[in-house]
Amino acid sequence: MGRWEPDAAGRLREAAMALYAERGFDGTTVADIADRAGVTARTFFRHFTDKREVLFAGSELLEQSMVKALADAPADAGPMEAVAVAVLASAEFFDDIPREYSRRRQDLINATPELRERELIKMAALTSALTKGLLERGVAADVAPLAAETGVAVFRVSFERWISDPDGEPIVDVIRSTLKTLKTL
Amino acid sequence: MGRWEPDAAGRLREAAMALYAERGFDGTTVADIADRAGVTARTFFRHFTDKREVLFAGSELLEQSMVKALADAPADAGPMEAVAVAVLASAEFFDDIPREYSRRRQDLINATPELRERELIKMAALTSALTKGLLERGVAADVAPLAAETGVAVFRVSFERWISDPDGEPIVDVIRSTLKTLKTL
DNA sequence: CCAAGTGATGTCATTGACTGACATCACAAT
DNA sequence: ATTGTGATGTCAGTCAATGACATCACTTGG
Repeated sequence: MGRWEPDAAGRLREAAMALYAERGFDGTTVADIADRAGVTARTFFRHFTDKREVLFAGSELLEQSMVKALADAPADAGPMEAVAVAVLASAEFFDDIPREYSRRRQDLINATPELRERELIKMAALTSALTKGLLERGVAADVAPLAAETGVAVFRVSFERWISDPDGEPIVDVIRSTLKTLKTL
Repeated sequence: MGRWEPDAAGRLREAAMALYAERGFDGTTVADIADRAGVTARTFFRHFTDKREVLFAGSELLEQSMVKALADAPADAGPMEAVAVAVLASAEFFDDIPREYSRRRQDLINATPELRERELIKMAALTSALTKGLLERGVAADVAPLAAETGVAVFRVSFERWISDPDGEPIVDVIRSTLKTLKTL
């Protein structure tokens, strides 16, 4: 066995979720989180840039997988088709994550302005990443931002619906359904 | 003359803008701002909840005026017509503010992630306020959020265009133009 | 098998945002 | 003249965040 228990970052994430849920975001100190994870506060900041980011770790991967799917979409697919591919690709990201965990995490975010700020900027980053990806596919400059914006909207709505019903369809199907609804508008 | 110079909040705002522009947001301490405004740091926090908010003071008024205009719009106006009225009402807000000031402020926000976060949540608040206003006008629950979202998009695009050209049209006209473009989509 | 890394962590000190409690004092109201 | 009241100052304290340096299990070249 190594000198330290492995996966300090994972332990910090779990500790943070638990404590934020118990005492609220403001009622929790970084030292509290670090203690529960069996490390020092200094180590917390080696794994996460700040107290908020611990709840958003992995969001880069989500973005990357969507951007990759966008790039890999058939060359003859239209902008919204390509975006649909990207959003659908996000689904596999949640395969490893219990829906209940996602729900509790989202409840926390919705209840905490500081965390909502962080989430909004993540979504903005996702939007501009998708926009960039669309432009690289040759999509017109006035269409790309709109399509990206729409894609992120589909993602958010689907995610919200997915976590709202513990026994509902898997997220892929929710996304498919949302995309279908979109077409009828 | 009173015991203190009047309008401490105003002086703090100006000092903050100047220092953020000179040294950047991170390179400026609240004590710096307070010093330049001739007060103590404690007083800064009596006027603004945090170091970011000093650049967003007045945003409540902007939101209020838009919500009010929305409520006062003709009863027979459709959702998007009412939203258009609200967005146009935002224009008078900028009559008192030099365009150049708005531009420098926006440059600062765009260059500072922490300030971008704050701006995003302000926009989100505006969107939900407009949504609420639309619902109170009897707009259908599935239409209201979309119309509100669109209205805020029009506002943002117009504002961006307005500050990008120092000698361009007044903001009312930019908004009108943006709304016209929107109809052609 | 040993010596020189290397990486993840701990320790310590410091800055700066933010808050609560309490004091002060020009001015207004009575 | 007395008594608020409101805006500010003062002071002490908590906590997020960062830099500098130490430690030590484990790896790697010789």
